[in-house]
Amino acid sequence: MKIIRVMTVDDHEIVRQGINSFINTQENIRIVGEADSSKSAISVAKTIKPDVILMDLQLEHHHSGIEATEAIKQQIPNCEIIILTSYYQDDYIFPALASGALSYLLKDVSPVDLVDAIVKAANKQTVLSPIVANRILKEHYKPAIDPFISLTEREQAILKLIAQGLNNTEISEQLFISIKTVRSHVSNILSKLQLRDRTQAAVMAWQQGIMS
Amino acid sequence: MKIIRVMTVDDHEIVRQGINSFINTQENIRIVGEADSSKSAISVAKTIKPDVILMDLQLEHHHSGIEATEAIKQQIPNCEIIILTSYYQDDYIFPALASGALSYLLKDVSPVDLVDAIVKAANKQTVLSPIVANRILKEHYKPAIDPFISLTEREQAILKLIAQGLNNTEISEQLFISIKTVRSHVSNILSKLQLRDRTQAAVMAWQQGIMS
DNA sequence: CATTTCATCGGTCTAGAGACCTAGATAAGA
DNA sequence: TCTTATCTAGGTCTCTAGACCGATGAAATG
Repeated sequence: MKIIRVMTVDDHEIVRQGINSFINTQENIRIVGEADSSKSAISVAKTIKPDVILMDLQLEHHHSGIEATEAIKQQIPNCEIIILTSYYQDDYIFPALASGALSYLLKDVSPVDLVDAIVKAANKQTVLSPIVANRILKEHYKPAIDPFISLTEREQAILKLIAQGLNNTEISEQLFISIKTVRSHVSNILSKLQLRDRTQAAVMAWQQGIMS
Repeated sequence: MKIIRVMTVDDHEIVRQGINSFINTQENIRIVGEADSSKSAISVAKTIKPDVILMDLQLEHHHSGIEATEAIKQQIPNCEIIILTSYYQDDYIFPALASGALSYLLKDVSPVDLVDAIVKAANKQTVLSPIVANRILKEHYKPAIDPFISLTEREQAILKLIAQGLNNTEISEQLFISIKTVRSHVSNILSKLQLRDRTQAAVMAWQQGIMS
């Protein structure tokens, strides 16, 4: 079994110590590097090229862990990064994952789960803390509610077609109704949602997650 | 500790047996119901109101597990549903989660992980098999590339404004250029991307994940 | 120096979009 | 039964969008 080379990034030494001391009891995982800042994380990573990095987001009093993640993933694509932090706000989760992190764990994970996540990371498999998974699902499956429900079924159907880029003629053909009827519905939709034109309607539909 | 009441839905009795036999060795989990079809799943669930349902997608030779999930979540919102299936194609994952399932596990999960998922489900926490989590992340963080790069910087900037719902006048004010210039850029964008109108451009931008 | 690309701006013309008003058919509900 | 909501459809009018034409200056590139 190949040994997984891990690096920890956290600005509190005590935290790194805690993680390291536990990880090192594992036979197949070894801590090969540490860093306490964004800058040092990037340079150390470039030197030792670890398989997996445990990265805190909060470094030096601002969340520069994201910048570090982005830089490292760009320069060492094979190195997988696990975010290990205490924050589970959307503001942290989504930028972190967008910056290239593979997994996102909260610091209340059990040591067993942490080891599990490291092993999975070495195999390019994502692990998310339950609360994080929840947030992501909610983000991608926002309930089709809010402004949307004020629309009738027909209007909702037409809005979806607008949000696919169809013009009035195509919508009328798709639904087997006259163009004039489509125009009436579109006008009502825009009026109800307080939007100016079909482009804004399409944008709203995508922003609200109504479209896939 | 409260006992978690679980129901299994699978059209193969042998599978249900396997799950049940293991689950029942757990002290805090009890199997309180079974079903082998979409219809029976809904009616049984309404009767016994389990805390958690383990739901296979493939029932009666088509994936009606999704319909069952949708119906059950609508009628018994407090009941959490874990998809437990062998399929990990996007066609299965996304409709299943959209239908209201809390978690999505592949049938290769270890018994330990399954129990863990059930306990977490009882606490409304999502658990995803690593491969499923990967798919979802990829889906939401599609690289913003392809057609976009063929556009000049200015055109990209204008496309983003279009995709925010701005009209030509607003774009011209935002960028301190004349409306005629905006029109030229818009025409070029539509021509390059082979689109008909600004609405289709906005749709493309959102579909490609260019917009946040 | 010549060429090309890009950003800027103008004019004209047509088709579509959207506002506003009216109105019939149907179905659900008080 | 009366009322209301919804879907359907038409008419008119105005304005925006977009196509197509040309043109200039700047900057990069050969």
